Amino acid sequence: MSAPRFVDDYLGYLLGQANHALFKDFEAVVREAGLSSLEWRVLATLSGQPGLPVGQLAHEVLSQQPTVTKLVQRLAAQGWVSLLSDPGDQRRTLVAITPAGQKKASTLIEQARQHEAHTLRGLSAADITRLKRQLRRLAQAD
Amino acid sequence: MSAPRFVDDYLGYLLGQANHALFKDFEAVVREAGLSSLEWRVLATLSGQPGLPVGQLAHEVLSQQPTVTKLVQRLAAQGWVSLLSDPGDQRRTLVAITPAGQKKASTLIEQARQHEAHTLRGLSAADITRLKRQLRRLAQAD
DNA sequence: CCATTATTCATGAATTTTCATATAAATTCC
DNA sequence: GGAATTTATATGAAAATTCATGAATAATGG
Repeated sequence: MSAPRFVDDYLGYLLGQANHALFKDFEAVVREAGLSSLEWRVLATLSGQPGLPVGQLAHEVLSQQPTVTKLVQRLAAQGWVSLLSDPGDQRRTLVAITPAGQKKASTLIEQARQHEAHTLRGLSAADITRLKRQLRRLAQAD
Repeated sequence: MSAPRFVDDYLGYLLGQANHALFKDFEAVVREAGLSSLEWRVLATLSGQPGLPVGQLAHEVLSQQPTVTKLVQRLAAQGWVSLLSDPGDQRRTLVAITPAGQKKASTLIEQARQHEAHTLRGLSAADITRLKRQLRRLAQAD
C-alpha cells in the first residue's frame, strides 16, 4: 500500500475533476452549436438579462476583462450579441444578447438542463440541494 | 421578483464558481513561486510519483496533449522536471519531477493543505467527507 | 515475417489569452 | 470649477493554447 497522492484528496483537484467530467460530454453539444466553452458561458450568462458591462460579464464568466472584450467583439461580429455604450456611464460597454443569440442560448440551456438532470440522476433531491448549497458557500469566499 | 437566472442554479456554473473562488487566493502563492496554475497542477500531480507518460499527465491535469508537451518542455528547461523516453515503449516520453521540482512542489503542497483547511473551516468533518465523496462520484462519469 | 492499423508524442500555423499600458469618462478634493 | 485620482474598457505585443497533422514505434493479422 502506497501513500495516497496529495491531489487525490485535494478539494481543488476534486472540484476540477468534477467540473471537467460534467462538461466533457456537454462540450460536444456546445461545439456542435459552433461555440467555444467560454462563448457558451457568456451566452448563458447574458440569457434573459439586460445588457451587462464588460467588466461584470468577465467576472461572472470567471475570465479577465481583455479576454472578454475580444470575445464579445467576435460574438458581435457573428450576430449573437450587440455592444452599446451605457448612456449613464460612457466608459462602459454594455453587452446584450441579440434575439438570434437568445434563441441559440435557449436551445443550449434546455439541453444543459437535461444533461445536468442525467448527471445527477443517482442523487436524491436532498443530496443535490445540499451539494449545491455547499458549492455556493465555497464560492462565497469570493 | 424576477425569474432566477439559469446559471445561478446550474451545477456546472456552481462548480466553476467554487473552483475559481478556491483557487483565487492560492494562485497568488503559486505565482509567487514563479508558476502558472497549470504548471502547479503538473508539479502537484508528479509529486511523489515515478515518471508519467505525457498523455496520461495531460489527462490528469485536464489538459490536452500538445499543451502539456510544450508545458513540460518549458518546465524541463527550468529544471523542475526531466523528460526521458520509456525503455519499454519508445513512443512514450516520461515526465518525472526533479529533486528541485519536488522541493518546490512539497512547499506548495503544504501551503495548499493549509489553504484548503482554512477554506473548509466552517464545515464539519462529516460534511467534508460527504462533499468530497459526491465530487468524486460526479468525476467518475469520466 | 511483412503489411496494415493503432498508439504516442512532437510540431507548425492559426487562434486565443494574457500582460502591460493607453485612452476616455467619471469621481473626488481642494 | 479645475487638478488629481479612480474606474472601465480597448489595444498591441508576447505568450500560451489549440487544431491539424506528421513521424516514429508498437500491436495486429494474415
